[in-house]
Amino acid sequence: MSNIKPSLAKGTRDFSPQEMTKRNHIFDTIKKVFKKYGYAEIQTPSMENLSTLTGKYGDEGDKLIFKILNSGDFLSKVNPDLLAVKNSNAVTSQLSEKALRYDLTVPFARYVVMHQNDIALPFKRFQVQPVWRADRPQKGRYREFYQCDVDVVGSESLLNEAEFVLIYQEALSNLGLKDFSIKINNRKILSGIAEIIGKPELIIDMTVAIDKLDKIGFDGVSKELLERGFTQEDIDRLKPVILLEGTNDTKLTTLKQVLSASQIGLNGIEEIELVFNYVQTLLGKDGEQPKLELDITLARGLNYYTGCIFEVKTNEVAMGSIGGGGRYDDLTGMFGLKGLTGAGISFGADRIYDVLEELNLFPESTAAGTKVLISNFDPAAENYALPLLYQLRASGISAELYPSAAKLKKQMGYADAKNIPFVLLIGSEEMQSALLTLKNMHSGEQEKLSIEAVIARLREV
RNA sequence: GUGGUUUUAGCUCAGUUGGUUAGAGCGCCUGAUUGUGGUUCAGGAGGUCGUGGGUUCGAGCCCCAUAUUCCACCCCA
Repeated sequence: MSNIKPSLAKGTRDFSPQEMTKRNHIFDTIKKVFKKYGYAEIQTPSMENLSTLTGKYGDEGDKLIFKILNSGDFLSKVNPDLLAVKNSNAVTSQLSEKALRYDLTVPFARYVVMHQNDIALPFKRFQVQPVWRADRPQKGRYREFYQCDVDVVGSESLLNEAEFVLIYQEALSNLGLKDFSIKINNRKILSGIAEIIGKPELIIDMTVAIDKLDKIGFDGVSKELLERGFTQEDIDRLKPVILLEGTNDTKLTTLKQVLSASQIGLNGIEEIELVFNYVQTLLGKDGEQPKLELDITLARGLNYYTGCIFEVKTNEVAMGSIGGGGRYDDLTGMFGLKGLTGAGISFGADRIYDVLEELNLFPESTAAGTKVLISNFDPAAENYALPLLYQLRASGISAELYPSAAKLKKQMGYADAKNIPFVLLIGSEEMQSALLTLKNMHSGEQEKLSIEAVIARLREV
């Protein structure tokens, strides 16, 4: 066995016990909200057939899919002519049949199509699993990270969108976040804008450019729009829309005027208004008001959104979006099941972790480890302790016996390092009297108790 | 895919113009204390300086390549 220096694959991380406690706190909090809104959990395999994933995320996305090399003599299946000209793209499909999942939405679409006869529509599912992207790692960006998705298929109602707003609000504030914005936009409004300036075919270029407004400013956006085929005249017409300010109501009023000639644009405005109304009615007067902002520059990369688009950003820490989603008509069309609409949102658990860590928002006592350690003096004491260990555990007390007769100093040190609050000392004296020494590691106090009294005492705390 | 940056003890990091034996803090181990941790004191172990080449009498330091960290762009959670 050669001695290889251990290292992690780029962009991946280990999660130690303390980190897992915190991560599970996030997952549990989010899942609890999902369940409360009537969503049921599913899981799909880590790997999908490559053909299931390719072509769903655009050219950029396809490059970021982790492909799995075929097993066995994989080169024998490859067309030698393609190999000779070193055309990587052309040989990929012959070298790789499987790939790691890139997101949870496309596998879900596949799932819906394959199980269409078993599921009742509308189908509400949530899914919390890792996804993999062959991106360059940087702040808040990993190659393996968890998404927490909720999606509903088969329901056109905008009530779903409104509930997503409430889910974001509830889950994130349960996690301790105080100042975050839920941004909402509608693809139809963007289409309407592109239609008004007479360049509907450039909608993607338009949205990609104006999406960067808060990053590069209006001048930067103008420059990019010019590069992407818009004229100065177009930009002048776009300017009031891009720089739209004020409350949601003012923005909507302005947009209605600007888009009065675009049926699709007005349609999008109407959808946004319906969502706002649903949210207000759902919350009533007592509900915690979400910071819901209509943001016309919100585009999001994925090409398949067709209606409302969501993105969540925290205002307390510099971090990319911690969640996003939207509606996609014809979610399952790519797998041959037409006319099924879907809508969903996602939480970026790893980014949320980084945010909570930076803001120190993880609860203090999330660690629920061993409550009592039984010391181990010698084989006789160990033998005496074993039934007691069973008794403690049978009473629901998390307990462990130090597995060897090491020096007591070492055993106490172990309890200390592991933050175990009590140590039960059992030596010859204790065995004779059947009164055990229970030491409180925090106060340092010790008392002699029967096993029954020990159990009663430990149950109290 | 593009540009920059990082890598030295288990961890966080010093390391002068290229010059003898590479340091500190924390952690770890041993003892003071054979049945008592977290505090204190005394002592100790631990480094192919990311890896592979090169320049030089001599490289942790200079050059090339490569991996890796972090950051920005593209894109995205």
